[in-house]
Amino acid sequence: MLKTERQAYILRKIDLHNRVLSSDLGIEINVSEDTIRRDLNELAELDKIVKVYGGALSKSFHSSFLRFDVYKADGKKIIAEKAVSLVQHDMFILTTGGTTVVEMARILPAGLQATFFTGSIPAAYEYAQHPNIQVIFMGDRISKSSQIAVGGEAISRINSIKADLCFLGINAIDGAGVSDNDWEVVQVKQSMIKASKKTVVLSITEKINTRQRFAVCGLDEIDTIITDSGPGNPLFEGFVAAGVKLL
Amino acid sequence: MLKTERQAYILRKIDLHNRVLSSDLGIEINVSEDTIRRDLNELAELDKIVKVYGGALSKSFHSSFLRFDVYKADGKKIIAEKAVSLVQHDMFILTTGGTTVVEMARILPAGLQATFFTGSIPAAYEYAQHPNIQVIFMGDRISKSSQIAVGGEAISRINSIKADLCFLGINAIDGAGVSDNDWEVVQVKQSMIKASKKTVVLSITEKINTRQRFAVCGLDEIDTIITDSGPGNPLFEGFVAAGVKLL
DNA sequence: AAAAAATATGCAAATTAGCGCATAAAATAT
DNA sequence: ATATTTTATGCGCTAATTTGCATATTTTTT
Repeated sequence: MLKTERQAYILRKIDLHNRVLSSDLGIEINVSEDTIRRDLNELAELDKIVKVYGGALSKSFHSSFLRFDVYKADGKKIIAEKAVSLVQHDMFILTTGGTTVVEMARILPAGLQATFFTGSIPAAYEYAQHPNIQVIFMGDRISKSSQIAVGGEAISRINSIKADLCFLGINAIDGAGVSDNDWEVVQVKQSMIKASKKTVVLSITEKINTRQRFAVCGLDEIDTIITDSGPGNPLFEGFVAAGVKLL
Repeated sequence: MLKTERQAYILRKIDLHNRVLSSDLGIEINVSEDTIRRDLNELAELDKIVKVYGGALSKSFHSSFLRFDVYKADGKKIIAEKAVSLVQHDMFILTTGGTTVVEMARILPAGLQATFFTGSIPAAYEYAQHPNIQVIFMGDRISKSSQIAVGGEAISRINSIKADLCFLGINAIDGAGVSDNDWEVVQVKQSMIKASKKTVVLSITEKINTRQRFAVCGLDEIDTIITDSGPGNPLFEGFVAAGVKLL
């Protein structure tokens, strides 16, 4: 087996499994682990994989691991500030949960008078800290993974209101729209979108052009996307073309 | 499992649950707790999580109301433990908010399987931390003073269920019964009492034989009072005479 | 104050990595 | 075709990393 072949084999395996062990590969291809290690180092040098102790990982896997919370928090603050600028007096606002939304809830101006509807426990808590904000919690069963109320009751509560704005914290968005990996949460988000005149997506740049298992809504249902990078970023071309505003 | 993978797993779990215990992770991933502790320390060093005694917390939630660090309220802990002893498997339990109830929520046994109904944001959050507990939040407008849902919707939701037990955190109790100073909260509590087969009052000793503006219920509607002093305390004579159990 | 739980530390065993070198294989030059 | 240079591979060795365990220490709970 030629060196190039071998490396191609390794790459394919990493693509498939997201990871390889040097020891496995040695036996599998029937070369010494030294050779494997040299291969992995070369591939890592070319930025195709990430070498770790004992083997290697796919780049996507590792980048999700490497996200800098500090940086991320900064990004979320930027987003939160932009989002706050859309909030006006006496609005009715629906929001999901998620750290970005919570961040926004924290920095709402003290004087602001508005009504916030949410099913998220952390978000509700933050809203309740503001003296002039009325908080309506749309309850039901609490999903442990996302700390928000899910289920039929929650959804019918959402359906019974009409909000001016919906702030949607998301997991993934691309040209096809918003997607998520939790079916119960998807249903709640869909109801929220339908119950609001305008939908504003809050997303850190990392999530742009990623996709997850379940579709939440198409780009046509989104009015604005707020990210931590400027609207000029070429990453957003597809969204602008679809008529979505950027902030 | 590679070290990097393990740490990624830990990060994901913290993202999802906001906190992890070293002991859980050790069993889950099947490595020693030493290794987990070393991982947590490394991740904390990189500023990705917050290390605390016993495990770690998500950075984003650490700063808000959710912390399980030292919370010195000896009396309330005693009450909480007595209360927990009344909880049995597969019960339906209604609870108010209040620090005593939250304290109880924190120390519920890990294996306990039960359903908790509440309208309190801090209590709901604590319940949601337990893997086998189902949490139903009975939502409506959030009262800022008490962090619980109040109003017609909340009350009609409460009326629609039938619980085995109601844990009632209170403000004042004397020979005439339980009283409170917030009319909206009173209404919620009254509904909760009616919706439960048994009502258990949680109260620190200081509140015994005090009264506030609005009556919540008479002693005849209370089955048990749990305090931080022993049942022999002469303070409780009137309650015993009225047929209330003491713990 | 005592008991229990969690942590830190030092140490040993196992695994993985890196280096130099000999040899084999391939490419290039003569 | 042969010699020479370059590249690739495996082996022996040492170094570094990781992990679990025992023990002492600290923190928390009772």
